[in-house]
Amino acid sequence: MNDTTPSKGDLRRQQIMTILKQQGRITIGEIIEHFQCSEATARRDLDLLEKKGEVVRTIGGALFEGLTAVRETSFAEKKQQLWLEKEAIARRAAGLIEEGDSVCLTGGTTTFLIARELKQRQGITVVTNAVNIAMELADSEGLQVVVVGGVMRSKSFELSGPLAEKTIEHLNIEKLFLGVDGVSADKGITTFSELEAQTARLLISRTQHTIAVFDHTKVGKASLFSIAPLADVNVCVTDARLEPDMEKVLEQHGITTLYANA
Amino acid sequence: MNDTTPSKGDLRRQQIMTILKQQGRITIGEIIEHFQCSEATARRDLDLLEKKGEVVRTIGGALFEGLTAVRETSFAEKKQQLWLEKEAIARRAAGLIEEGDSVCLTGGTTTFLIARELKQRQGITVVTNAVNIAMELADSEGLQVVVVGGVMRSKSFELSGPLAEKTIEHLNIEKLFLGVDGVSADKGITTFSELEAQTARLLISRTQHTIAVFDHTKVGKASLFSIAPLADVNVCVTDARLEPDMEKVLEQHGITTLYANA
DNA sequence: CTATAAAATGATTGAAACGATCAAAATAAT
DNA sequence: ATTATTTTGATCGTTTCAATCATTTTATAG
Repeated sequence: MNDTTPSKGDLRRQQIMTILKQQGRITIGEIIEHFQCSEATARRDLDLLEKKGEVVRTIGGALFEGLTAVRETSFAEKKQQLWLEKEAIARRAAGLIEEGDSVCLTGGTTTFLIARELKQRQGITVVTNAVNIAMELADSEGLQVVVVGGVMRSKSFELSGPLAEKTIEHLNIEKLFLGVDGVSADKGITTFSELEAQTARLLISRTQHTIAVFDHTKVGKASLFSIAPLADVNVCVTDARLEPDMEKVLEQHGITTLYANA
Repeated sequence: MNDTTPSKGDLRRQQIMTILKQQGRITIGEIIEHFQCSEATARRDLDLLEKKGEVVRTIGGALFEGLTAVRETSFAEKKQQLWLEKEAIARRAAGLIEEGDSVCLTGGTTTFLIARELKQRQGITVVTNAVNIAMELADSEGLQVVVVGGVMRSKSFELSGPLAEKTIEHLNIEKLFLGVDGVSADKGITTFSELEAQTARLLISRTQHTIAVFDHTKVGKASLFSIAPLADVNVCVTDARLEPDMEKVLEQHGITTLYANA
C-alpha cells in the first residue's frame, strides 16, 4: 500500500529519530548542521514529530520519548495515571517492610514507586525482575539488590522466561509485592502479559507473604492472563475503599486489605 | 536529622510537583497565578526541579517526568575520560557484530557505548550482566536482550555472584566483549573487582570469541585482579597503535588487534 | 531582641528561541 | 513543458529565556 519511496523530508525526520534513539536528545543547531537546512525546517520537523508523539519538544531542541513511555503513555494519558494515588499506595506498602527483610518487587509503576521509597532505607534485600527498579536502586548503599535473570520484554522492563524461572527456584522471599492489572472475585489477580503471569506465579510459590498492590481502577476487572486465585494473596494495598461486596470476598479469603490515603 | 520544616520555596516546589502528578504538565503562567509569585521564581523552580530529574522543561512550562531515572551522562563525565576514543572503539567493536549474532557485553563505559551502537540494529541477541546496558536497550525492538541474574554491585551496575554464575552456565555466546582495566604481557587482562573477574572468567569459558576492548591508557598496566592470560583473548580493540613490543606479544598469542580511528 | 549574614525573591534587561506569514524552490501531476 | 502542490527558507514581531542586581525575607549569632 504505502510503498512509495520516502520523501526527502520524511527521510530527514527518520534520520532525526535515529540520532535521537542513540543520543536521547537533539538540538535545533545540531539538525541545522547535520542536514544543512534552515532553522525553520528543523523546528518544523520537531513539531511534526511531536505531534506524532515520538518526541518531546524542549527549549533548544527535543528529547526522545521512548524510554519515558513504559507502555505508550502520551501526555493525555499521563494525566490519568493517578500518580498521587500510586505514590500513596507505595508509601503504605513500603511501611510493611522492616529492616532485615528480603522482599521482591515485580515490574509496574506502583512497585517502582515502592522501590523509590526504599532508597533511603537500610538492611533490606530487594529482589526484582524489573531492570528499571534495579537501576533506580543502583546507588543505594544500604540495600542489597538482586536481579533475576531472563529475557527482557521490550517496552517493559521486565525479565522473564526459563532463565528467570531457574533463578527464582533458588530464592526464598519473605514478602512479595505484586503489581497487578486486574483484581476480581472469580478471576483472581490478572495481568496483560502471559510471561509476566507465569513469572509471578512462580514468585508466589517461593514467597511467604504475597502482597498485591493496585489502584482502585483495577478492582473488579480481569485482564487476559490469570496469575493466581485470590486464595493465594495475603494482603492487598489499594487507594480507595472497595465496594462492600469486594471487601467481603477478600475477607472470606483471609486477605487483609490496607487503604492508602492520598 | 533532616527534620526541619520545609522552607517556603521547598513547599512551593512540592506543590508544583503535586499539580504535575495530577495534570502531567504545568505552565509558567499557571505557577505565577497559583502562587502569586514572579515569573523569575516560577522559572527558577522549574529549573531546580529539572536538575533533580523530576521534571522536563518545555517551552512555556514543564512536563512531569515519572519514571525516567537520570540516565544522562553528564558533560563533565563525557569530557574527562577519553569519551571520543571510547566512542571510536565502540564503533569499531560494534562493526564486528553481524545480524544473527549472540553477543555478550560486560559492564564498563566502552561496552555501554557498544550497546548504544547496537540500538538501531536488528536481529541481534545481547546478553549482559550490566543493568545500565539492559536499560539502554529496553526500547530496541530489533534486539533480544538477555540479562544475567545476580547481586548488583552498588555504584557499578554489574551483576555477579553465584546466581550469575548459575545463569551463565546455560549460555552459549558467540562473541564476548570484555571491558578491561588493564592489559599486560605477563599479567594478562585484569580488573579492579574480584567478583567481576570471576564472572568474566566464566563468561570466557562459555564463549567462542573473546574480544577485549580498552583504550591506550590501559595498556601495560595490571589491576589487582586477574581475569585471564592473554592466551584466552582472541581479538583486541583499542584506540592507538600499541608499542611494537606489546603488539608483538599479542601477535604471538594469536590475537588480532584492531585500531579505532577517532 | 537586635544585628548581621545568608538565602530567596522580584524587577530589569539584552539575547535567544519561537510562531506566523509569505515568497522562492523543489517536487509531483497533467 | 506547464501547472499545481508541497516543501523549504527568509523575515519579523512576539514570547520566552538567562543573567544581573537590588530588595525582601529568612536564618543565625550575639
